[in-house]
Amino acid sequence: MTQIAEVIVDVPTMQTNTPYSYKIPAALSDQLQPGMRVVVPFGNGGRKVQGFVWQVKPDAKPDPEVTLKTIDTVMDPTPVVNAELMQLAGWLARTTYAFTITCLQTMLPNALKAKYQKWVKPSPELSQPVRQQIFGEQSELLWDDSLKPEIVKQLLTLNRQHLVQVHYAVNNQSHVKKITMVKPAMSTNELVRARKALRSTAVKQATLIDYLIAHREPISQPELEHNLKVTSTILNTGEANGWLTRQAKEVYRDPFQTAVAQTAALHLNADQEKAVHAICEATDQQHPETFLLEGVTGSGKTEVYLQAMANALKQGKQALMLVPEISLTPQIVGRVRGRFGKRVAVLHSGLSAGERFDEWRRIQRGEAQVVVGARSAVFAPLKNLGVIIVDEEHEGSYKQEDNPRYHARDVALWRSRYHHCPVVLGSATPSLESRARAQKNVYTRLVLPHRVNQQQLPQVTVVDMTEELRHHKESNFSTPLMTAIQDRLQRGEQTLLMLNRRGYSSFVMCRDCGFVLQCPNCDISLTLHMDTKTMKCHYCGHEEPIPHICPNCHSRHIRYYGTGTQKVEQELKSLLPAARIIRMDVDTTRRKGAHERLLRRFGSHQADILLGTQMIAKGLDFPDVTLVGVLNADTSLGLPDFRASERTFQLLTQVSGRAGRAEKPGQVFIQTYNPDHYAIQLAKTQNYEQFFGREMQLRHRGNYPPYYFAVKLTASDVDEHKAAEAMVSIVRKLKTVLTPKAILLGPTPSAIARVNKRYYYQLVIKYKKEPQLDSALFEILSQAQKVSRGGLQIAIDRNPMSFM
DNA sequence: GGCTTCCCATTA
DNA sequence: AATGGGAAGCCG
Repeated sequence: MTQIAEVIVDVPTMQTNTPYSYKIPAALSDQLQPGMRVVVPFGNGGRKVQGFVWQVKPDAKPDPEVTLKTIDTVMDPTPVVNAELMQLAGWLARTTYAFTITCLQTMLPNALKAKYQKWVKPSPELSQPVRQQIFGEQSELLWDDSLKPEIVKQLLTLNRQHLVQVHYAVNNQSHVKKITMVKPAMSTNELVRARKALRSTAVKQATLIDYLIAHREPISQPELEHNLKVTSTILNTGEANGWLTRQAKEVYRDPFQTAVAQTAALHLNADQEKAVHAICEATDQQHPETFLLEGVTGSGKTEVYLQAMANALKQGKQALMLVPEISLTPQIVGRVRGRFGKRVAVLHSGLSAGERFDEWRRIQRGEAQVVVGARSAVFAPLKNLGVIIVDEEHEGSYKQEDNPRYHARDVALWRSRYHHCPVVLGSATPSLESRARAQKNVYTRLVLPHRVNQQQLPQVTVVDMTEELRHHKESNFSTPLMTAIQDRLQRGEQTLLMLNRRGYSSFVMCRDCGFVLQCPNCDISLTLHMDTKTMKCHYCGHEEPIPHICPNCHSRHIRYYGTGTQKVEQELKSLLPAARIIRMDVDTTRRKGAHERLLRRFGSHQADILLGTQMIAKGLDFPDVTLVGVLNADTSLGLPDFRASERTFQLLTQVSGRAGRAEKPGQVFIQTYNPDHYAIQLAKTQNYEQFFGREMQLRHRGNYPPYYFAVKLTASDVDEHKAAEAMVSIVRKLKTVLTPKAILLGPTPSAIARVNKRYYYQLVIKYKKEPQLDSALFEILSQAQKVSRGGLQIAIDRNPMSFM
């Protein structure tokens, strides 16, 4: 009886976005399971691709019309995607308009992605001179991009004449790290005898035998060599003489450099107690309830998470905790490890591919019960979840910006339904979407209104920069802020300065003609980078020297505008020469571990001022920081996006919470050109409730989320006309299926109309209920592939984070 | 006619 | 994504 496997192949196109049937070779018939990776032949040539077994049909009636190909090899002894994640991949593909294969690959560590190679071999009929010319002494040749075009041309011809053969290799990238373990292979008596037989000059051999006599347990080879100060030659001799045996042992690459001291559960206040109780109840009752945990900064949300997770573990279940990438600091990970020790696995972008793969395997094998990680950790292969935590649930980084455009919060909710376990969405400033659902009792609202230890909220001052400008010439620092910084320096306390960098950076402009240096590939100004002394494009990476003469009018009056962290640092240094400053931005934190190093330096009081971008706003807890300054509150406010106010309010509230966490009271200065804006005024008093009410009104009036759903469609092409044309025909098609209630914004050129020499046009559809929209969007996607593949790309983003 | 080049459907 | 087949284009 033939068995058939349905396979999702690693060819990310609309046309191949369906399972393909293959015969299962008899040798594999019993072991092949859904979720295993396989190598299958695909297409006319002998091309081999990786695929995922989607389904195994034990009793399929073979269709005489089609002759099925046979699976080549299996890459895994056990499935790498379990039943839950297979189902989740299907759901993801449907809801994000992504290919199933893309979804599967997103859920797995990169180490499991296939690497393809193409090889050519000479046939026996190939003439000797040609063979010599192409292959030299090699028996085969790797056919990749490094091959010269004329050789490629020659090989294509030879291939047609069957004078060379092409074959394909699908390589598994996943590499399991192994170390060599050494252990004695003889009894103590035998070793003693061997020791006596040695010549007196064989000092090293003697130390080795002495060690083996004294220690029966295995030891790693490098450790042994180091301890005994012997080289591997001596161990080779030892093995040859039968004193010892060596064995490879699988080890995990450990991403934790330091051990963490064990901590015990803290005492809870009444509000925390209530929250923990509610969550534990849901875990114990297997109730997939969603909690919105609203707690001001410093109200002890993390302790609530930890105790809810501890309860899940006590029930024999597992816990998953998501944290935004930017706040996934050693501080946070340390707190979780302090409570759960070796049961914790972490998944974030700071890990090497190998470390990530190993942490993933520990989770998959059930060796880790607690997972802490950023967005993609939501796919951690935990089999029996008891609770899922989404910390700082309002954070935009939970939404992936490319395919599959999923929101980790939505995936968390899906998994909660699958595992019948609660989800805790935690935030001081919840997203309007979540807060609105809590209002409608879709989510259960839990509130922590008090800071632990009766800490006072910091005193916040809004500084009107238009007023400041009138008094003295252009500076990044107002008089009140500068006075406050000097005061801290005198008292030996620390200051946090945040530069709001969203949509804002330093550029070069000619004072005579107003010329601004632009990227030749993208419609965006180039940013000045003092460290490399170049102008860089943040979108495509284009780089060129800083101009000294205006390319437009040849004036010499070309100079820097705007404010980058480097420029602020320079000004700060000239104003306060004695201050010790640490600057934290993309440039100073690019190297692995640099982020932690800078924070540790600041934490141990080796600096007075920490100057940085958004990344300093999250989750930092330094007791000596009593002053927080926001240099430019409004740059995020000015963006043409419906979430601009929400983002600004969240950011200001967040960063204000960094001041005065210990017994010393904190002070915050917010510098702005819009002192009366509600987002700034309400952040000043940390009044989330009022902000929510006000912003909801505006969203209601403007028909924005959460009152309306939204889908953003983007068409891009190297040819501007083609992109625009595609958009027009898409709109025409959509209008035939949409109800009159749907609202279309656009099509318009995107905020940055050109990136990497491609032109972007976008369309936003706002709607409440459109039964035909989904199928229409899928049709648009498949049509875009059929009609013109000449560069036209269509992207669909459901529930986009912004309309820009 | 014999060759290359480009387009395009097909992939189980 | 990558392949081979087929149509179209080019030369003597």
